Amino acid sequence: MPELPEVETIKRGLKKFVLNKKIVHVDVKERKSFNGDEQRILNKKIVQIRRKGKALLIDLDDRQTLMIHLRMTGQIVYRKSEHKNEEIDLKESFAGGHPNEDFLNQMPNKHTRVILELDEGKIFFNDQRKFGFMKIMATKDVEEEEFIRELGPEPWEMTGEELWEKLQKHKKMTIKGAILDQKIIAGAGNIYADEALFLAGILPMRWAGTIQQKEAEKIIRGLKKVMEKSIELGGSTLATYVGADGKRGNYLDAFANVYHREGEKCKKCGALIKKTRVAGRGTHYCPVCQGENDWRGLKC
DNA sequence: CTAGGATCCTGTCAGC
DNA sequence: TGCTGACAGGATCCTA
Repeated sequence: MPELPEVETIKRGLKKFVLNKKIVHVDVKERKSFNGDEQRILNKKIVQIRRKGKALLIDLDDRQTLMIHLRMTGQIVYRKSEHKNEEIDLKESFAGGHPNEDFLNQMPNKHTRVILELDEGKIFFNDQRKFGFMKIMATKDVEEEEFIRELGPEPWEMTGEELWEKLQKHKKMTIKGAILDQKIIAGAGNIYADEALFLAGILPMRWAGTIQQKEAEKIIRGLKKVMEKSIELGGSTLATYVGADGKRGNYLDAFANVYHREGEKCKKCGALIKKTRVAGRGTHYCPVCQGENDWRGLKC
């Protein structure tokens, strides 16, 4: 589930804890989750942590890089020491990615796929559905890696005109499907696609070919705005996991206008938020703000 | 080439 | 309570 802001938040969080730490032991509990020979990263030092789209890149000395993609349910948990069912100290631990109780639970657990033991603390790669992975490669080969090589620009690196031009090559795709396509534009997933389209006032099921240049510009602006806000708020991390009201995993409520709000009132116009299926994904929108009536009946 | 659906996997939740 | 099917913050593979 993690999208660009969550991966960015993990990057920042991990940097605080593990930069210049050495990997002293690797425990691969699920082969599927680790691509490569783990011996190659043994006794290597973490010298840099980067992000490209939703991919996290941990650079080691010896010119090797550990790439991590969290896909749907991946999460990263760092613990400086074993904790004992007491209040978790944010100075001693960090967690980000797929938000669930595992942020607080004992590590490792049944979702733990890989453990990187450092000379100080441990990194746990947890992934309920096993879609995510870690992968070792030479740092110089990162740009050649297939997912990275095909990755489109992030919203900050792209103008509305550039997006519009790309959409002309995928006119029969829904605009939501196009935003979700990492080759067209990098970083958005199901939540931020819905939220950006709401901010842009554009119906998710419209064909990409019907999007005007000005609308493409609005989509870029919407993506930047919602992602920046999420990063500012701390993404889905341990620090934001327990809300002020004590409820869990509700940091989304701080910025979500439509996502997971079906049947609730639009914050702008009061109409009821609708949910449907677009590009094979649950899709939320405001029928009024996003102009459902303007497009109803048209093939859009 | 494009675009859509099935698929990888585990868990949860609504509805019967 | 127990079962069943739908669905899930992703991306690739297969098909037409």
